[in-house]
Amino acid sequence: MTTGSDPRARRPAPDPLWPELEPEPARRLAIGATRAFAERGFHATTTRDISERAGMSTGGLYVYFQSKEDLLFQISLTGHRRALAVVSAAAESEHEPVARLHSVVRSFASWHAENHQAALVLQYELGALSPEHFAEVAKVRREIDRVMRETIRAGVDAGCFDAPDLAGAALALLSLCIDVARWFTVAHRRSPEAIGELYGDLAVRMLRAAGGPAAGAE
Amino acid sequence: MTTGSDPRARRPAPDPLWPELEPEPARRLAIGATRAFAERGFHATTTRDISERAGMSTGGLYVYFQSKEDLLFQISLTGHRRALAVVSAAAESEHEPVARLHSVVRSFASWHAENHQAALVLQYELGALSPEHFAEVAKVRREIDRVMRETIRAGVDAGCFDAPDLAGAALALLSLCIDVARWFTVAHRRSPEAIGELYGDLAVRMLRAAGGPAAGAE
DNA sequence: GTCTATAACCAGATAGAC
DNA sequence: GTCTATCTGGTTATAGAC
Repeated sequence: MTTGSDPRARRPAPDPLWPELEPEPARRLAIGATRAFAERGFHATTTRDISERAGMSTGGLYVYFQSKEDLLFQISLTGHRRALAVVSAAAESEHEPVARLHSVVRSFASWHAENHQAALVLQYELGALSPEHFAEVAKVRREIDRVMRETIRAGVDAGCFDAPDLAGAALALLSLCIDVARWFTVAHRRSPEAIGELYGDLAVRMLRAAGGPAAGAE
Repeated sequence: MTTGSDPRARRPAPDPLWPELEPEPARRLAIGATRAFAERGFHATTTRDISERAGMSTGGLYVYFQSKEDLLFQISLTGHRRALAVVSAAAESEHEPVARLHSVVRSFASWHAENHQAALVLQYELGALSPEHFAEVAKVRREIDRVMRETIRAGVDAGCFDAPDLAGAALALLSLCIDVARWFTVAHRRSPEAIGELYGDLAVRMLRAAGGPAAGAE
């Protein structure tokens, strides 16, 4: 559970991200760097390690990226935009508030499981970004927050959710999904989809109004 | 929220841990190292930085600790034992299952807010421990898991909780509390106690049986 | 574009004076 | 016990051959 999983035991994700990143050596570097950062952390990862995973020497890295930090920034920005696209699509795919919340939480949680290596880098290496790069990434993060808050607000307005502290509920739900990246490993017995369903159910239970239209409907 | 807080902006915790650690210079080193590890991460922290915070030179550190990793281990083990003591006391303080769950979640969440710097080190630097030291710490973590699972099981047996996936619910609740350490800063507008109350309420809502004795009682 | 070699620097840890 | 000085090894990044 939160315990048994030794972070040092993480294995490479089966499905690497960034199919669109060009040219091809830059993509290999981004994939290798994501895995290395996820396994060892940004500061403990050497440029040699990244280059070797991409099948080139240290010097080659600097043809495609300005620095190790720049490589982290490209990974972080691309990943955050992907995460935003996933929750936005989930929010727009459903109109009924309970179904919409379920969809948003399910998507965000399963995305963090499916892409746990990239997510680990996005969520836990923010402090390694330069102030300018952090500011860029923070813009995308605020958009994600906004989607979650508006999803909850729609349910409250419709009377199916009861959330005395709306911002607190949004914070808790985002936090719950984000932390999946910390404890999930490919060895985990639940599939990313199953985690999404579990978390979507828990989110609806957490917010449903006691006497409202959705009570007990789950 | 999960966004606005720049990890680089963390300030020292007002109430440092380990009042019992002896001798006094070792305690100063542990306090300084905890703050440094929380602010910059283990690998990005230098022994010079730690020593300066404790008001001594680099060489002095090695009088009290075998290595930088040993210092991390002492911090991690002590902190994990404290966290276990907190949840155990919370579980034993209440007998009624709903109140017990509320108490356990409230205590664990507010502990992670109150001691957010130490908690950040405990939860996110496990990968920097040696395999032997990690194994030692993992024992304590398994005990914390056990307390949470038994707390939920008591409510399910009594009929006031509805948890189709008991292990999943325990995982989610522990995860929720642990992630407080990631987003909480001393600048956060909610107090650690308020976060504990919010999370305790959310946990009860998440698990209460639809038609059971505790439904709508919150 | 990719390699090898190296520059310039900084880390953790130790030795020995006081 | 604490300090200063230093050793050894590893770091990011660059220069120049091919």
